[in-house]
Amino acid sequence: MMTAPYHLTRRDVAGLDLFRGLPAAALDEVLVKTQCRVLARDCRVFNQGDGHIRAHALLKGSVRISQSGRDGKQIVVRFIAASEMFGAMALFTDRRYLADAETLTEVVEVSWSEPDLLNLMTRYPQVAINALKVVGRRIQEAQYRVRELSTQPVDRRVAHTLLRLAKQAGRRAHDGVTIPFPLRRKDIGDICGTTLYSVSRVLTVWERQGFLVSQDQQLTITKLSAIERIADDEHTSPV
Amino acid sequence: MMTAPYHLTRRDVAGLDLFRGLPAAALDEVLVKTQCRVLARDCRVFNQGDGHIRAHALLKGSVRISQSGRDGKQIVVRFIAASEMFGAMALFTDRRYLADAETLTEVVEVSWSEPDLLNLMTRYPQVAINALKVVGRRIQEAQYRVRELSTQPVDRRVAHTLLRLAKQAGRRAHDGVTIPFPLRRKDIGDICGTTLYSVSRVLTVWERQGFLVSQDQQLTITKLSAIERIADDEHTSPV
DNA sequence: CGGCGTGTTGACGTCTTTCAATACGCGTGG
DNA sequence: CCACGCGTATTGAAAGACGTCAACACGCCG
Repeated sequence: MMTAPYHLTRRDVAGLDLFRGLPAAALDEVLVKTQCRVLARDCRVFNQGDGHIRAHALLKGSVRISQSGRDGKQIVVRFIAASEMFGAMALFTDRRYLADAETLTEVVEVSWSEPDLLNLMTRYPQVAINALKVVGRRIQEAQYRVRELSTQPVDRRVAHTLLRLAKQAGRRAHDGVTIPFPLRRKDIGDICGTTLYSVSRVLTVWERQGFLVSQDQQLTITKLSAIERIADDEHTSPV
Repeated sequence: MMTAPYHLTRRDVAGLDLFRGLPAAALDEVLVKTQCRVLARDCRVFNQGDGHIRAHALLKGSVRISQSGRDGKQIVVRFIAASEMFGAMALFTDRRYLADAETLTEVVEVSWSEPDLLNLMTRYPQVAINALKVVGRRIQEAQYRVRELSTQPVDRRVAHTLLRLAKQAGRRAHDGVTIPFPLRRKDIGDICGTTLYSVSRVLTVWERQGFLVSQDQQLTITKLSAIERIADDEHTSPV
């Protein structure tokens, strides 16, 4: 909601996937077109259906992307960590792509308008190719989720979800890998297509078995191998 | 399996989304790099894990893209109709993207190697931007499927599936819209994450109600509005 | 202190899958 | 020409996974 007490440097944009491999001159050009904002926790970055179509990236903090239907049912499309892109899908599809983006922490966020971005892509095709790589990775993930939802029971889906989050943004802690997002049971459920109740039950079991620790919406996986085993299902329980 | 008794013209590639908006000279260049094949029904276009990484497009016929895990469970990623791209995801992700492509009819298929495509994208950024649009649309569809699988019961998923197929490739017939792919119950189930049994039950009901006709793996929707109503759920049944 | 958001847990209901039996069309080979 | 097998579709009965609902616990903040 406020504008930036944050000084952008060339390094900030150079670190983003979208601008990988660009000459310094191009980066400076990018910098000029960059809008930067600092947002508090629990802010909307953009809303379903506001005309606000820009490509975003996160320099600091985390964001939750979600969609919800009129029936109230909601899914989480993705959690965004620092240095990731988001909100760009609407650019490349008909602008009917709808999603909400909400900050989970304090956030430093940069963005570019559609014309500026197209302009950059035209003059530096590498930007477009980079974008293809990003989008390609996302589509791959979406496809994995589709397969999971189609074929796997709840506990395996939850396991996969935790592993993905850990891989995406996990941090080594003394006792395992910590997922740095503030995660509610409902978030996890909305990611992997189940209810907060089922998630709670599953996590309680795993916590009792010492596979993970859950505290203050912070999840730490203490026995990665166990979770992986469940995800990959060597899982015919040993009765 | 055989090479082409098919003469490619500039119009063939000009009609593809990927090359929209290119100058004639560029199209000729594309043409030179194009490999063209004619394949019989029930052929593999490419397989999970063969190094065969090319971007494909269909000039004639239809193809089923599927993925299967070791547990035998399979999902259908997508049906491809004439003039659509496919198999390009592997290019833009790590090449670990695995999928099978199998012809459902006789097929005329064209393809390009990764280096050729990158080269074209670099010199004609419009190609990369077009690719982004295609991939963007796909990701949007994948996301819709995720939401459906997460929140909707089987009958609504089947309804959505039929509507999508109809929209993608449907043809007006005297008695409604025909879906031109040879569709088995199992295919439909693999698309929308259910079993062939559930699909069968749902379709039987709808056929009895006169919403559609199913014959020889050809589906014709005779009452689109009814299917749409189910998909959108005004569906609290009128007891 | 009382409300609010979150998490846990049990009981219950139901939607789907699973399994099995049966039917039908089609091509091949006897 | 008919029989047989194979792939596909239908249908019923039974089991099971998961969602729903309700009650309750906990920490936090005004």
